[in-house]
Amino acid sequence: MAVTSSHVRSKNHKKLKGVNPFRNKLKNQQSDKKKPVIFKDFEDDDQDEFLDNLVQSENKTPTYHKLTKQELKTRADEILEKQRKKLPVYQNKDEIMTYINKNQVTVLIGETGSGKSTQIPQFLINSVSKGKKIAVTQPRRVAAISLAGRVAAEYGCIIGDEVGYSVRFDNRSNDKRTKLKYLTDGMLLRELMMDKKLSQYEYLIIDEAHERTILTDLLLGFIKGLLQGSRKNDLKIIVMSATLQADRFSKFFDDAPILFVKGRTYPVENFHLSLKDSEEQTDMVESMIRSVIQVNSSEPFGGDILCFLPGQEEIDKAVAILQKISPILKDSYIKQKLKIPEIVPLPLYAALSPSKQLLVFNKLNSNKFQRKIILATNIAETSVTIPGVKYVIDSGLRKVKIWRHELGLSTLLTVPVSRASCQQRSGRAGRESEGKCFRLFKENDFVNLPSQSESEIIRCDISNPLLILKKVGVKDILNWSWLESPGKNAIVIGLEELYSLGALNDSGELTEKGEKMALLPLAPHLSNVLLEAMERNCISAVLDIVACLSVENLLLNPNPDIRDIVNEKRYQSATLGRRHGDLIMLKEFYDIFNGLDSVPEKKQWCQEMSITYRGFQNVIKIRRQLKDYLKKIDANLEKNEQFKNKGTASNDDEESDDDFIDTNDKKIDVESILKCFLYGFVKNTAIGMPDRSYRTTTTGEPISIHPSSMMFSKKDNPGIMYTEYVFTSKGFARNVSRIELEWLQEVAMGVKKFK
DNA sequence: CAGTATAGC
Repeated sequence: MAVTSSHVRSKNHKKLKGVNPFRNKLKNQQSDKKKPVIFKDFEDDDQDEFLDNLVQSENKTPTYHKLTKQELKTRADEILEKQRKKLPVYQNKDEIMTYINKNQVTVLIGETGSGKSTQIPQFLINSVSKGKKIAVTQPRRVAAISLAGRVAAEYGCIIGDEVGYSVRFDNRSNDKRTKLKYLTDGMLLRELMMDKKLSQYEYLIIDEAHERTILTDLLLGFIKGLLQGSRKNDLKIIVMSATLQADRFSKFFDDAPILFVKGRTYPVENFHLSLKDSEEQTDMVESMIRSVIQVNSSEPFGGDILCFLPGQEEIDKAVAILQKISPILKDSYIKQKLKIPEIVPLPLYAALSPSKQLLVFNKLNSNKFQRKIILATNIAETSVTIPGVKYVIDSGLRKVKIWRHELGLSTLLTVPVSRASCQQRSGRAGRESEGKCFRLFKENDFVNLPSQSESEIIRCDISNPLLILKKVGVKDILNWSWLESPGKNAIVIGLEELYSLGALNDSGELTEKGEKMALLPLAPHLSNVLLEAMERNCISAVLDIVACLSVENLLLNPNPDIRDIVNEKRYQSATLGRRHGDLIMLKEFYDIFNGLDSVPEKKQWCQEMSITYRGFQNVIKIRRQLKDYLKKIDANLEKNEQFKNKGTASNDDEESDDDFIDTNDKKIDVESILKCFLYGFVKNTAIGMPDRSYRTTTTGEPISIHPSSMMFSKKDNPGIMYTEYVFTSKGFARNVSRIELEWLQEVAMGVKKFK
């Protein structure tokens, strides 16, 4: 029986060699094989849309917009017969539905390929009351969008009709007609801030709950409250999770039943280092390269190799070496008359330019005797699915950023992954046919790994989550229904932080300012900066910079061979930035980008500066959204000095940003801007010492300016302010600006001080 | 004079 209720099967680790206890084989899958996608022009950033469609390609969305109602229906019937009915979840529909109908909360373990995310919501769609909806949450935007597309096709409607989605910047749902809405968990949380009862929903399906993102954890905590209170009788919950976390969810919801549905993937054989291998420490990159060569030469042609390494540095190093030895190997194979494919190494990590990321999806020329070697971070573990992978080599390592509450800094550590991660990684080899996973550690080490990774909530800065709790009206945060509490210490420090930013009053209640901060889609510090800027006549420039800060990897790390040229170009372009620091540099770059007339010019400039064009498009989207929020927050905004003479802007024009330009748009008021930032980052300051080093104002610890900063070579700053403090080989200030000591005094007087 | 996983509003 595919469905097992009320318990999670225990796993026998002794079986691991040669047998994968987590997968079951299913035949006749050839029809589901993905078609190869070939890209002709990899330099075009506009192809990012294609990338979005490719990630999570299991749910690839065809477009049915032009089809008539009848055609939609016909198509849906066809999918039902040919595909849906074969899914394990569909085959166990009645049994699953019995459990869901009987229980307020059901935990469902659905393995990859079981069809849980697409089918379960459809089983429920016809039993939803008039005017009510089903919400299905996802941790990632692309997943929400592609699932909605797939399900709309299966249901036989246009996206945004009965089936829709809602993610940041993109809402395709209809308040009245949409019955089934896929959304990011962050989006549902935002809806929760507006309507504490989530009254429009009758079913909440929390998908990928085992990933334990902060936002999913918060949602589950709020849901528990709802089930015990106002929504006791008219709300049902389905938590979808991987095996290892299912027990936790079941216990959290008063021993809710656990259903287990098998997946449809191929078996993967796991190999570990032999026990006889020497204990001596070898270089990870070196052993990865050895393994790649070995696997490539010993395994039959056909099927690519996916390698997991902890970070960009290791990946770049490995790619460089593999590229160097690839032609040498090829020659030697030919000379020895060995039939071994040539290796084509490809890097994959988030900070890689979008065009280079796309290369991993490119199908190699079938006439050439080659094998792709993809060297990836854990971006390939959940976010990106690469077709054609048959072999996985796992270093067993990853990088984790850990927030130190008491120090207000984050540390970046390379740590062993969890058993859950190992299984997820090896599963990547069995998506299209049976595969093999080679682990660069011993079986004994595997057994001793933690069963799952530390959840986000206990290793991240929780000031924003705490602000959300306050906004939703949680009084006793320490004893709130935490799925996992971040701990008293973290909570107290986080609340102190909110208090010092003026979000909470002396009694710990949310202030008017705190209300506004909770509404802004930013970290509380940055919200505070924006609110301060509203009163200082420099909101436009500060908004530009804050929007830039909200985009990850806007400025790429240029490759070593062009690094000096790019750095010099950046330095030359930021005439104010090289004196005042990185924040002002961002403002200058923003202005330059916007000042260029045509898209080709903008792209050209981005290329030269090693900036992502797409990143800047996001900056502009975010800026527009922040501006809209600010308008909502401050009803008097239109009367504000900066908006006089402009009146109400006509909203039909996409470029209606004009109403937000301050009077001094040509001249950058450096002092005002940096003082605004000080209001959010007073604690992130350091004072210049006579020996030209810096010491933090809070603890007196030595701190160095990170080499990636414009301020790195500038030694005459009386003080510095930074938006990030990280500890790697030593304490580094990242994103650094020069400040005068008088500013520090002035702002510190204006900021409520704790202690 | 160093070198940063991933995701979300």
